[in-house]
Amino acid sequence: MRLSDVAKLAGVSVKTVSNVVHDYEHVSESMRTRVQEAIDTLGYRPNLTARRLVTGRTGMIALAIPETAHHYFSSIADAIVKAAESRGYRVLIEQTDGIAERELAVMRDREAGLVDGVIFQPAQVTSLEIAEIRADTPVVLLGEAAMPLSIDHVMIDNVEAAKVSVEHLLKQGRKKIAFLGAVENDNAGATIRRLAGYQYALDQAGLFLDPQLVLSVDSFMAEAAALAIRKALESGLRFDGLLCRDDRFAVAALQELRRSGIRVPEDVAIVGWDDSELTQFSNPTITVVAPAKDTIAAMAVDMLIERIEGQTGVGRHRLAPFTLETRESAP
Amino acid sequence: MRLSDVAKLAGVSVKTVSNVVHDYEHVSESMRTRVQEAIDTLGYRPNLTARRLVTGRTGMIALAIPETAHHYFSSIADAIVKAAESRGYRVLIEQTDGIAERELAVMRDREAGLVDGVIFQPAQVTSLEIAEIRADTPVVLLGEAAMPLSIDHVMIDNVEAAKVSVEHLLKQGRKKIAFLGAVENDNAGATIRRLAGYQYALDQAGLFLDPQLVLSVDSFMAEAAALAIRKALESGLRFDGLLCRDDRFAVAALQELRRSGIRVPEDVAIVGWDDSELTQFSNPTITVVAPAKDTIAAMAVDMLIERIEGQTGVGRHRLAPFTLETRESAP
DNA sequence: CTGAAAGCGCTAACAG
DNA sequence: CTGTTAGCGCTTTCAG
Repeated sequence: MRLSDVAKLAGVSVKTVSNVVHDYEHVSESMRTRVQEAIDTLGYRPNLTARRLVTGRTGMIALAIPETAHHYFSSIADAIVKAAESRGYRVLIEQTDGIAERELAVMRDREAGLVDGVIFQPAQVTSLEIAEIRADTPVVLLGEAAMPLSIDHVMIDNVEAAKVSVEHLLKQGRKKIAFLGAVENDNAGATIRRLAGYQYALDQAGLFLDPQLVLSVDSFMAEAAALAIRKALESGLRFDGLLCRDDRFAVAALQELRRSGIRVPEDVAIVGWDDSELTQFSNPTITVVAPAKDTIAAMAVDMLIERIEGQTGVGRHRLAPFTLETRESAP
Repeated sequence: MRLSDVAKLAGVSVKTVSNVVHDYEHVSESMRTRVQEAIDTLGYRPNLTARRLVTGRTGMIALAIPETAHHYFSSIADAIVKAAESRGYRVLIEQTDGIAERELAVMRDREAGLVDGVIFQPAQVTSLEIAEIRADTPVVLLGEAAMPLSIDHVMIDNVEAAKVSVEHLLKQGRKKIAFLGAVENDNAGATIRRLAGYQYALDQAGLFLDPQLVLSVDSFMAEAAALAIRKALESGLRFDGLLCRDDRFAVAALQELRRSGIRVPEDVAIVGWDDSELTQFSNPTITVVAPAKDTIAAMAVDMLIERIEGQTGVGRHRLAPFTLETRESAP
């Protein structure tokens, strides 16, 4: 059942039917109702594929995230889907699993005409590689990748957020503040920025950074963070404040500390990062850096659509706001 | 840069290029390399939209879930994306927000040729409505909707799972076991089945079901569950076991009980449902009914693909396994 | 084993 | 205000 079938039934040309379908204004009222009736009786729906082939636009954008089941990313996805929807776009969510090859594959979807543009939270791929492959694909980067000047980018001020977090801990009288989550193989650069803010706040308070207090974690899994905490405790390391690179690390740390009989927040105050659901339902609840997800989503979608619509020029670099959500773990 | 451009550069016809692109076997080796070179130098990528228009297949399936940011659904999405991928399909994730109209809209995507079929976890739409609209759209239902015989369906045995959960609590000597989550406006039917299993286990143990112990919740939000617990406690209701319809309800209940100075599991043992991340990082960790998500995903994708490939006949009704994951809240 | 040609269903000039 | 028509880029008979 095609446009021409409707046209035949209504006794008009395809162009007229098309006009009605597209709410083109210069169509007589009687014509419109007649065509609409034919559409309804036939139950006609325009074929999007055919429309795409001729217009060259799909009305879809791809969102590439490392992990769908991570609450921060699924919240971001939710926000982006809503933002895109309100602007007439749909979102194809792609999970990269943090694998470089799959991250690059997302760009090819654009080349294959599957989507008009890509919003991309890289974990592995360096921005240099993105810049190379990008060619003319509209792309907006999310997160803290070392940004090449050529690509649009949305992030929160990680240095500042880490600084604010550490200052919050210092204000409570914490003296030995550790950083959990110098993730190995993290190309995205978040760790470095957060560490920088951590160090900066310590410096300002006249404290020196003890490298032992910077705990490495060898993956983004909770188990890895728990292991790091356990090893630190076993080695005799003690601290009274803990800034975590990630909420998952925070809940894992909380659990591990508790197993060792260390009380939170009495003995150790914890600050997490992302404001995922986990931190609202943990016991105690966890103070977190909370990126303004809706703002991030809106900025990313807006910039992407501008690029899709032909905007050229150097990459724009936008900062979205964040807040420190104070909860029980560091009141 | 089209197929014909490659053909021109290689000095062959489009058909030959197409053969190479599709790894058609009857192509001479020399021809193949010659064409491949042309493809490489031009950086040619087949246009998926055009391919779709002619083949009529998109290679995509839609997954409609109520809420992307709910850990259970995002885990299911993850599993389905992986299952689909291994079978050569991609997944368009759609969030319905549990709104009936949007649930039905997903079906129209198929009609518009956006996807070849739909995997659908209904929250509002009754299966009757689905059966009506379905027409010839390949659909597989997830979850506990009252299933119309005409549509394929995957679920776990909710009655049995609830029964096993209650039996587990009874084995621990719990006598007054409450059920949290008789959700109002839940068309999906999960509540009814879980309640049935709850009642069945009580009956078998010679206990009678106290209607007061069945706590209503007026939405799927955690706050609603917390409110229900608070009201129950304020009214003087006491219980020593709690089966929750949903993990979110379980963590909310845990938090609320703790606020009232009630200890878990000493005073009240809790069992959650879904095995979402929340229950692994709560304090105490929560015993849950854990549906086998990978199996559910594999079954759903397999059945859907069979339908897409033309399988007809009455709806098939498959049960996926589940386990009771014993954690601290009900050891 | 390779080439020519006819569409897939829709859009958008361009006429009328 | 409405109709005709030429593609969008690819697949796929059907010949050769």
